[in-house]
Amino acid sequence: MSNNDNKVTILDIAKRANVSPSTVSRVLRNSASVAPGKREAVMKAVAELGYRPNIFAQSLASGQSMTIGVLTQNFGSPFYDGILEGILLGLDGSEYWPLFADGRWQTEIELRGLDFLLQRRVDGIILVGGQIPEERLRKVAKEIPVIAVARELKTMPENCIYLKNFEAAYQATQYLLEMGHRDIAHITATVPYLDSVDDILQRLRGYEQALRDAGLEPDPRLIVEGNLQQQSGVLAVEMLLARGRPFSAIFAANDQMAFGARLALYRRGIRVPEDVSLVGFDDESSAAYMVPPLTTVRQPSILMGQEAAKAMLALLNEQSPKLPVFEGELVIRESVARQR
Amino acid sequence: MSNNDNKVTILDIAKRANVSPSTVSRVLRNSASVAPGKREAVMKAVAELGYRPNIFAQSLASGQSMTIGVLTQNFGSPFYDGILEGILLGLDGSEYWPLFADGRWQTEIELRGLDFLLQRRVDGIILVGGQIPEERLRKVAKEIPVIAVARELKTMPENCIYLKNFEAAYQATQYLLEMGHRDIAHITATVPYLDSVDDILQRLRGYEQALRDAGLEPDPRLIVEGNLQQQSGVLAVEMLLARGRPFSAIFAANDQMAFGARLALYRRGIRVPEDVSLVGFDDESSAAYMVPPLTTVRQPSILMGQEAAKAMLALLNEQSPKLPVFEGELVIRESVARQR
DNA sequence: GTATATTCTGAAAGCGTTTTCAGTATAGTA
DNA sequence: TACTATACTGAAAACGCTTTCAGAATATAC
Repeated sequence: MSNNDNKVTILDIAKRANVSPSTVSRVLRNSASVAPGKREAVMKAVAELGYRPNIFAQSLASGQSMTIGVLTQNFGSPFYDGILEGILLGLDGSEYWPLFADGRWQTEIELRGLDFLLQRRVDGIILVGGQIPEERLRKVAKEIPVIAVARELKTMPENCIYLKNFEAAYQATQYLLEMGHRDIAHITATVPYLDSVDDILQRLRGYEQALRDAGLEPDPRLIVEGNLQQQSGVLAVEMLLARGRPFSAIFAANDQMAFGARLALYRRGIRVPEDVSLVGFDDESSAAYMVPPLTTVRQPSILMGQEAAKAMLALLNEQSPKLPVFEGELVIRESVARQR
Repeated sequence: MSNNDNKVTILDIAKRANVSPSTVSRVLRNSASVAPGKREAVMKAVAELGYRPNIFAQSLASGQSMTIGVLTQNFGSPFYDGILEGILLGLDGSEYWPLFADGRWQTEIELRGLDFLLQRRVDGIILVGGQIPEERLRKVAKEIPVIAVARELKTMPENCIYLKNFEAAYQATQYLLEMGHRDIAHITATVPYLDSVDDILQRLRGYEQALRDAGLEPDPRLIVEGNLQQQSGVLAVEMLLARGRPFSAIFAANDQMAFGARLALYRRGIRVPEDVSLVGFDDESSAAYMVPPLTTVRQPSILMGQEAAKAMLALLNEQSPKLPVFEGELVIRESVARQR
């Protein structure tokens, strides 16, 4: 059945089926009609010989790699991994396969990854987060389709799948306000080698706006900066406490920092939510298992990945898909209490 | 500098450098000595024209894809993602690149993934967990190097990188024993479509043996089964509580289930570690941020991935690497208390 | 019945490399 | 000086497919 020393080529099939190689190729790719009899003969020969097309020859001849490049930022970070999972899911069943590269939030490494993908002649690129200059991306987009997930490209908005970060953060803050909180701290972030990732910045803006709309002026002493990792969440709380400015709630720009904050609070004997309420962002899978379960903004990462894959497939198919914009959904669990 | 419509071929370089295509290839691959002058001329032309070799042509002609297949089980699960990250790291700097496939713990999907990788003519395969029959794997191994991480292959042990699960679980249980616990529950797991993953089974065995060596007979009422996900950890605790058999400690076969268990305990008002002690397995990155921080067995996932990649590279280089066997390291944090 | 489409088909020309083969210089040896 | 290694080099043959081209066979229209 399956012949492992795959030396079976299209020529063998042709010979066996008594047709020309061209005909074999035609039935295999379905690129032109072939007489039913010959078609069958080819199929039979293919099955009998356990033929597998050589993908390099195919790619070389056709100019397509049947591969789409995915440039991510952090293997192992829950939110991004969710997107990757979604991409994998969305590509499943198509002829395309993803090729991953990890940029580790370092522009230089990212650029290298991009080059690598290009060199491997991917047919399209899906960007997951990241900070490659848009100018560079536009160049790439001239050659092959580009889709960005979880990143908003100013100059090519129609190719982006993202969440309305501003609105979602606004909503989260508003919820805290409604629960009677007035002194709400915010843990934002800067990532190394860049001032600030845009979506994180949008969350900060949303937070500030909600405050203002409630007649409160954002207090710089209540805003502290992490790096999206858990540890920075604990540091952030330490910092906040050290500043001495009282607060009754914390809104963290992502769940991981919220977890860190939660631990720091625990260490200080500050109860959540009785003493301090906590809200995160992402709703990564462990948020529901924090103690107490974390109230957070859900980003549908898997879905976003799937949509990105679907859009890419459409683009590759010469269609122009309409990309969805996602709204964050506030998932209310148990980490927020009413402030008396 | 970089010419994006990459129509520059080796012929263009040849023409420009006034040499034959063969010579260009020789300097590019360093496969034979070339007169210094010509070598330079070639390099210059390459730089000027922004030449990038066409990888398909290369692969077709050389028979190598410079790609190594990685068959994983669960994108998005912390431990496995750590391994992937390690593989990526370990391959960095080499000419090889990973091609990922996700088996989702379903043999059928796994097999398809394997076929896919083979069809893409990967030069080697790294298995991450999984349950593909060894017989099939041996066939593959006859053609190309195969390395398994986090899985112990009975018939080809010299190709495996794994942790001594039995010993590690024994050690964890022993620690609980030393802390005065006598009634120690264990959350084990079965994964769908298979009786039991071997390493999880080894952990169960280690737990049982430690008990026996301490003169305690394992009590089936204290052993409960999950599926490695968090939710199953909460169910496990519910089950345990429902059975009415008292216990003062829980050893979970992985961290995720430990997190679930921790939440269930919280819900019931049972304190950790004052009322019940908790030990996990894996030391995934969030373990240190559980409340209280989780005592657990560390599996050096990133390192394991790196070692796998290094071993693969060695194999590809005709060497026969000696694979390390990892010992689990008990990381003592704050989820275990002495039992009076 | 002829004229015109339409459907099939094989030959052959790529696709862009690597690698073998057969030299031609050049250096080293006696 | 003649002779043999050695260092370089280019022509040309793969590698295994896709696709164009043009012709043959068949169907459709008048």
